[in-house]
Amino acid sequence: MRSPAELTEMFRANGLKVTPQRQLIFRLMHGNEAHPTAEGLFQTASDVMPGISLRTVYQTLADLASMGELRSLDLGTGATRFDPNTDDHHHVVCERCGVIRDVYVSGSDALHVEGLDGFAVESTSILFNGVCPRCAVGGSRATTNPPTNNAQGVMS
Amino acid sequence: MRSPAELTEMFRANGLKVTPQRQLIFRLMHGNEAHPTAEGLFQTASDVMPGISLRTVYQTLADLASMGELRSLDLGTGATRFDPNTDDHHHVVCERCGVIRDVYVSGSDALHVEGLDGFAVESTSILFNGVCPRCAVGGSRATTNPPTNNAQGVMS
DNA sequence: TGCTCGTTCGCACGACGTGCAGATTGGCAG
DNA sequence: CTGCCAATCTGCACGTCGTGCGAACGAGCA
Ligand SMILES: [Mn+2]
Ligand SMILES: [Mn+2]
Ligand SMILES: [Zn+2]
Ligand SMILES: [Zn+2]
Repeated sequence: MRSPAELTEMFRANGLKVTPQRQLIFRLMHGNEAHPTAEGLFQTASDVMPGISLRTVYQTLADLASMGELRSLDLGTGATRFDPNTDDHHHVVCERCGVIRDVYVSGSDALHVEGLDGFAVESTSILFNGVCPRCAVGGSRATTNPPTNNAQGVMS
Repeated sequence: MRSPAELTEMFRANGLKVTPQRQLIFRLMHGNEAHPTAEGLFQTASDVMPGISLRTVYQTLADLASMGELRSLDLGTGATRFDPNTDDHHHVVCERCGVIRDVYVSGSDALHVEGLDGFAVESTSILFNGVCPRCAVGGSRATTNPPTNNAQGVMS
């Protein structure tokens, strides 16, 4: 995703308005590696701009996604995740705390695939599931780590 | 997933009741390669057993899944899919009509992965997205194939 | 300073599942 | 064969996630 400044230019150049709500979301998503949900981003945005609508957050994220500025991901964690990282990459999800990390896979085209018959494959997504380092400490057994569920962190 | 007869034995052996509803679902899912949704299966089941509850279909599918008799899949198509094929395999989804096919991938462990840092990976799922042979005919452009949406076929 | 149409907001609604509790019934003891 | 009782089924309410809609608002320009 481009910088807030670049997005501002681009929006105005395309006859789109640059509202405070949009600017805020530009800032909150830029460089954000937390893969937040719309709801999570809304919480964070509300701290800075009380009164902002969840509907607007959904709307703006959808706009940015359709512009190719960010990718919306379904990682099977319930809600859609938004990712400003548009490079070709995949993800690993911690099944304990839900934290998501970027994973770069190379040579994926060299694997033996059977059953794609006549399908014209347009995209391939690889999803890793496991336990993150922080959740693995102490060899926790029954007492799973506090599912902090705040996997929407938003930089500074 | 085991055969209806085997499941019947197994259920009774475990003190679980073998009801007509369960038997029907055993039959409808056995060998079913359509990866149906609960709703889809419910439609089919209703033809044979009018009055069966959607709640019961959900319940029974969840039971079978927790027994390891079938896998529940989130393929990003909206509703959860149920798969009696418990072999290690992956899927390809047609983005036009929604049809799902099994895909067997080998050598997936030989690919270069970066970013898994301390994660203890427990499972990996690969999802292919593309256009199926049937939807590709005629080089259809704007007029996408009728999204028949009936991707819950149920054998005979 | 005003106008105007793109945006924002709030709320209703739709899809997908799950929790609950009363009505049923499978499977076994008698 | 009959009765019992826990397991099951069913209908409905509720919860989450996201979208449609229309009235109110305001960014950007003359
Ligand atoms: Mn990412
Ligand atoms: Mn399958
Ligand atoms: Zn974790
Ligand atoms: Zn197709």
